[in-house]
Amino acid sequence: MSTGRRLAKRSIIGTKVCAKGPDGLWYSGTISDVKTPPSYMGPLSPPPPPTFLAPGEAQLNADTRYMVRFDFKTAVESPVASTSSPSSSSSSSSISSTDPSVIVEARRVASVHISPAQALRRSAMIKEFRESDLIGPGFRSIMDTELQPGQRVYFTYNGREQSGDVVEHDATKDEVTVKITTVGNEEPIELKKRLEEVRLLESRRSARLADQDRDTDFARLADMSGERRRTTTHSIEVPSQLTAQHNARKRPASDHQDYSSDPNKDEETCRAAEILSSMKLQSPHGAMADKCSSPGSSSSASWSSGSASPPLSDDGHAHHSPHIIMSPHDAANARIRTTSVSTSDEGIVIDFKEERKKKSKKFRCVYPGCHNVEHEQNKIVRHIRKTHLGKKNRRSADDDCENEEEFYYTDVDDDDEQVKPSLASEPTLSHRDMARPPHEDPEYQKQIVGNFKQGRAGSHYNHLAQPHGRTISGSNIPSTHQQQLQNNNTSCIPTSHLAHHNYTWPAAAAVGSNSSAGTGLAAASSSASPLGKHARSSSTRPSHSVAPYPSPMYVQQQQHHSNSNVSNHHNNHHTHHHNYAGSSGNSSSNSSSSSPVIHSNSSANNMLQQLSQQNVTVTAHHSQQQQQQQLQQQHHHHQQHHQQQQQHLLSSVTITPNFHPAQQQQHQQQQQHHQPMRGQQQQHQQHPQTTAGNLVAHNNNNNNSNGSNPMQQQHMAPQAAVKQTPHSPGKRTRGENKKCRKVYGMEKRDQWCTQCRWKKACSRFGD
DNA sequence: TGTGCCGGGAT
DNA sequence: ATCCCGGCACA
Repeated sequence: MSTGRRLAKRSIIGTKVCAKGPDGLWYSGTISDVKTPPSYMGPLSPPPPPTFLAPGEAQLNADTRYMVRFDFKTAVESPVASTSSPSSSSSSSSISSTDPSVIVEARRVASVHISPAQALRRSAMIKEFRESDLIGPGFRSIMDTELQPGQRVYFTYNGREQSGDVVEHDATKDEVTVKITTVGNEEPIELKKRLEEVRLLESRRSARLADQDRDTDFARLADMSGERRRTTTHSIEVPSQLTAQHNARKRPASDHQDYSSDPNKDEETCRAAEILSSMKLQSPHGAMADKCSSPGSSSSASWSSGSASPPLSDDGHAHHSPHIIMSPHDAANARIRTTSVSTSDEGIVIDFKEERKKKSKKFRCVYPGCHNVEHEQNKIVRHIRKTHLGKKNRRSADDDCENEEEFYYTDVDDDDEQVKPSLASEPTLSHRDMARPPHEDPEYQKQIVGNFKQGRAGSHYNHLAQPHGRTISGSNIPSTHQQQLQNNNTSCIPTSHLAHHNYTWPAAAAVGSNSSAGTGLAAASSSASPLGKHARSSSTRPSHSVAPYPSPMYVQQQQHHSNSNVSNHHNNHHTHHHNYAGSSGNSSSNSSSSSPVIHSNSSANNMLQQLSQQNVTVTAHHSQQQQQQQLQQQHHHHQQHHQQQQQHLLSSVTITPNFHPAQQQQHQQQQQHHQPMRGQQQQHQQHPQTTAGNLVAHNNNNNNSNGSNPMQQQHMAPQAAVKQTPHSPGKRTRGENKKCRKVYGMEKRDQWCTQCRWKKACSRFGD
């Protein structure tokens, strides 16, 4: 799934994909419809043509909108069903009444308190996305994203599919720390998985694995899930069941897309709530919906029909209100309760997430020009009403239904605000840093390494190495931002923070950071920091990109040359790269892949430096844009997608030394097209130029396919050339790039990318 | 000879 | 779809 190579596309409708919710997390859904560009608009039916991405069709693709129906609401769980459950409801309801958080949980488990109307609303959640906003076959791959804490992911653990909650995603190494709960353990376990090993969608399990599972305890437990699930759903009191349920992750191969049978439904429902609420924020329609969505109102039912924006109503409550309503204490209790009730990972996910949110959530006013940040929703609402809307409270701020107001503020996890920004400012997080900018994306780097290996790298290296990333000077980053970046990179190296980060969990770190820098950052963030949604876009994945990532060699050089004070960090960081790059001897350090989260070190400074030297600039860039995006999101729902894409592009583009805004757009477009296409390179090999162009676009780091930067082009060219061998057109020529085998060696075969393991084209170190 | 990975088979 | 591997092309 995560392999860089994309498979050919067929009719996309019905395709299971992941789309990002406003909270920055990805949620599974199914493409229910495809809308071609405005001009074509109309055929909601099944018009897959646009679906096919051909290089030339880029535009089409870019404009194509995909209606994604999120899974979490499935008909199965429809109101009726959920509501009807009598038995469990009692228990859960009691809890929920007191505790907002619990409510969520309860709902998830047994959608008890939900009024029919609410349920109905939830039953269908369809939103429009751009191709680039989707992850799934034919779209982006997980490798292109940076997962945020709280993101639910799936992976194979002990031979079976396991769901977990992302604790941290180290983009540098493409390593994801996942928190899971296993049957036997009350306490969640944290695992490190490589990005390519995790999935956003539950995957169909191979028969083989399935068999294996059978041998496992989990398997047995899981087996019960199917039938019991329903029961479980309603009975919160029975932990064991729940446990089984969530462990039940492993599912029969066939049901993978079957919502009704999806064991995760509950969880998804829960998430849905989140999404719904957030969606509301994003879409104007949401507001409308909102109005009619007072809890329990039946009017809302109508939206289930498929309007793009679901009302959040109760869901919204569930998510938002907790923050506001719940006292910390309550929250804690609730959490505990919930958790105890369900040991399932899902529970964890939710709890974890909620916890995180509660602790670190902020509400930022996105009203143009206003960056006010409040820690409480009601405050922000008030602020908006008074300051921007100039109206008097119709409802109490506490009311979760703040119609319009909601559009003017956005809730931001501190993680988002701080962590990301912290990238620059607090590289300290060391490798665990989740906020890593796209550029830092290992994949990127890998690619770069591959492409730049030898010689050219050197030149690039120089650019990159330049402190301050002047590289990007041309970019549209506002000077202020740039400055900020610089500052961050160079000066912001709060050692103290380092201390935290090094040893703390992301969540913890986030929290801690909140207190420490969070607020400030948040405020500042408005200007530059909040990567907001992050760079998931980061770059294109491995396969094609030729990002200017310094090769291991260079990295080393960097280390030696450029960092005087920061060396430690630097080293660490680089080391990681090395790992990926496979060149350095330190690779061992990268043990990271398997090692426990704690890496100490020193490294904040190094990190900073590194960032600054390498792509920091980019980062800044990114963040800014992202931020903008965020702001705009609220108001321009549709544009959002676009922007996002652009941002992605931008982010990557930024790296280019001679980057010109104008070019940027071009590239962006290209990228849009290409991204989806990734993996199709081979097909295009026949057209060298095209290929090159594509590559460039992808790599976009170097964007100017045209020339602005000959050097870059040259760099790119080799790649393209490599690919197409006169002799074996169909077959890719062996690239010089490092492959998993080389990098990790046979001993560490388990660290290879799946493709390599299967003797397929390496997805990690794309050619 | 080692490597990358295509093509295809088994599950 | 996932996983595996024979075997080819290439270095």
